[in-house]
Amino acid sequence: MSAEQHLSRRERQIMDVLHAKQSATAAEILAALPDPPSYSSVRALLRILEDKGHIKHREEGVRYVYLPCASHESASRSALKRLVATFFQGSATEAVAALLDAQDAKLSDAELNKLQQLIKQARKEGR
Amino acid sequence: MSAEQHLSRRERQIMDVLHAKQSATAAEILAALPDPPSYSSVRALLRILEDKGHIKHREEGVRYVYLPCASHESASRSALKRLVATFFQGSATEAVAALLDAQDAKLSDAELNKLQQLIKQARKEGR
DNA sequence: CATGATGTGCTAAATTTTTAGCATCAACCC
DNA sequence: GGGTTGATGCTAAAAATTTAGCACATCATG
Repeated sequence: MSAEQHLSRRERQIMDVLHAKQSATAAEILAALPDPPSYSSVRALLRILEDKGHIKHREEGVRYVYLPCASHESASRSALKRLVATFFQGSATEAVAALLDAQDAKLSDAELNKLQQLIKQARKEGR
Repeated sequence: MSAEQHLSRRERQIMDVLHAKQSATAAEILAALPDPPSYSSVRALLRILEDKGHIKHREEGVRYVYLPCASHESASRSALKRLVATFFQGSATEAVAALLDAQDAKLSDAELNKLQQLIKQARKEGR
């Protein structure tokens, strides 16, 4: 948790790419980085992140495919928690409200239905 | 937007504190930082952030009270957008779902009601 | 089988970030 | 008034991050 706070700028950028893509090769990561550095740099960073235990890799044919150590679920959960704490004083409700009226969100009817069902379910479970 | 990506580790930590507290003095920020450095360091960082245009200050009696330049609303909106893009492939619905079943969220009935109303409203506006 | 393309590993250097130290100013209190 | 307290401004040094270069391995291919 506090480990997240210790990531350097590039490290965080790379983690973001990996979270978004779930897994990626060094070349793919390079392509996705803002202000892309050299390929070598990316690989150095990947080694560091792996040393620190934030990511791991599997060999896929010749190359390495990198992926975060934390599950996508737990990573997104803790990112959400942090954001809600930072911007919404910990109120998930407020965060949902903000999501709903984000201009570019434009949820479809189907999605709104889905949300209503989710709320119904939350009600049941809450009891 | 891409400016957010360029913040260094400490800069980001300080911005997070300021977003959470809305405004704070150097001493308050120091107190809220993880692995707190010296007071001087915090002040140096604050000067840098101000130079870069991320924060501003007003004089309050003797001391400075710092606050983010961006409105709380726009900052939280763009943070949400980034998180949703990174972890939920851009689907706000998925993000809401994750928020709803976060263990520590435990929304009350009142809050769930509020959410249902928000959805109703979103429906109306969508038409 | 030589060679070019595409990987990785490692290391050292450049750059950026982070830090602390010191000078200065204003307010407050004795 | 003089001194203490608690701010800020600036600068230089320390530490961390970021970068690129080079050596080497593997695979495909002409």
